[in-house]
Amino acid sequence: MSCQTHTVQTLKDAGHRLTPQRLLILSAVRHSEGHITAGEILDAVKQSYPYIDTSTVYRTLDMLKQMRLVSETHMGGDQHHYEWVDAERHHHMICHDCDRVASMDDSFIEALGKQIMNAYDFEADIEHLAVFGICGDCRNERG
Amino acid sequence: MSCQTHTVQTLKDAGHRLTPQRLLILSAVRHSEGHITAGEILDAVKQSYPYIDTSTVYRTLDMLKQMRLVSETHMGGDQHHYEWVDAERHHHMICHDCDRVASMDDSFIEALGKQIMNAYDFEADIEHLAVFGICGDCRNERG
DNA sequence: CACCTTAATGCAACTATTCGCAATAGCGAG
DNA sequence: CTCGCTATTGCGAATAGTTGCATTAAGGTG
Repeated sequence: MSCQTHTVQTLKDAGHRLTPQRLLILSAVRHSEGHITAGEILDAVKQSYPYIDTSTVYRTLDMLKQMRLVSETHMGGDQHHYEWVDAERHHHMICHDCDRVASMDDSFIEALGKQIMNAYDFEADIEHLAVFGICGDCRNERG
Repeated sequence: MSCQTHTVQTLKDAGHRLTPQRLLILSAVRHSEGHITAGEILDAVKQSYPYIDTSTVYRTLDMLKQMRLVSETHMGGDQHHYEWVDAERHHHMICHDCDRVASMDDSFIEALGKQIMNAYDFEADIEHLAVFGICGDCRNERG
């Protein structure tokens, strides 16, 4: 059973219908290296199915977000980035100066979640966090 | 020297011009209890100066953000919230279920920043964080 | 396979926010 | 006080994303 089949089954189990549009969107997100924007998904799907509408892409992404199959992040630009959620949850550090993006292990955020739970009885659900700041290289350059 | 005077001086020192529009926007943000949206600022300013344009509000907010005088947060709705940055930095926890917003002390985030610095040599700059999740009340109701 | 329910689509209109540009107006210099 | 430089404004057009609604089609039932 391929990974795609597995996903399809997950959607069916949750009572969602399998439409060609959804399969194409799914495929676009799965085959992207790392992040992909809604616009890029739209373009990719249009290659095989030119009638696809923007709203369908956004609605499908909303559904996938709710099912925790993709995560959405605002990484500072003017559009959101979507990413397939795999076993290795991670977060991003984005440098204000050089715009480089680095990955951060989830353990830090997991720990934060536990602290928040202890202090406030609030079950934090941080799917994906984008932390802005200054990277070491840029800090050194500034002297 | 009032707080307003102080802010005005800060802007001048940074080489920004003092325009009536900016003073009105500044005042709107300062006099809001907690958060305010761009639309609310626009409405407030229009009371005294109806010609104010949306783009002026956004541009001024951008400037204030860069100067660290206001913070911008996306709290889940369809518009951003702006808040005057005062001595007491804090963050927010927003419940997915009941939409209630609670405040979180900055100490947790400050600690996270230090950990990130140690592990990645990245100086995180988390002005304001909105953490989504489930509050204790809603968790109990679910059983 | 034909039928039915209702989720999902495409479209068009709408909201929040951004951007280019010509006109305006702070504010420092003389 | 006037002049000039240029930051800032208002406008209009553009972009990302959302929403209402009539139409279509997935997929379960007989």
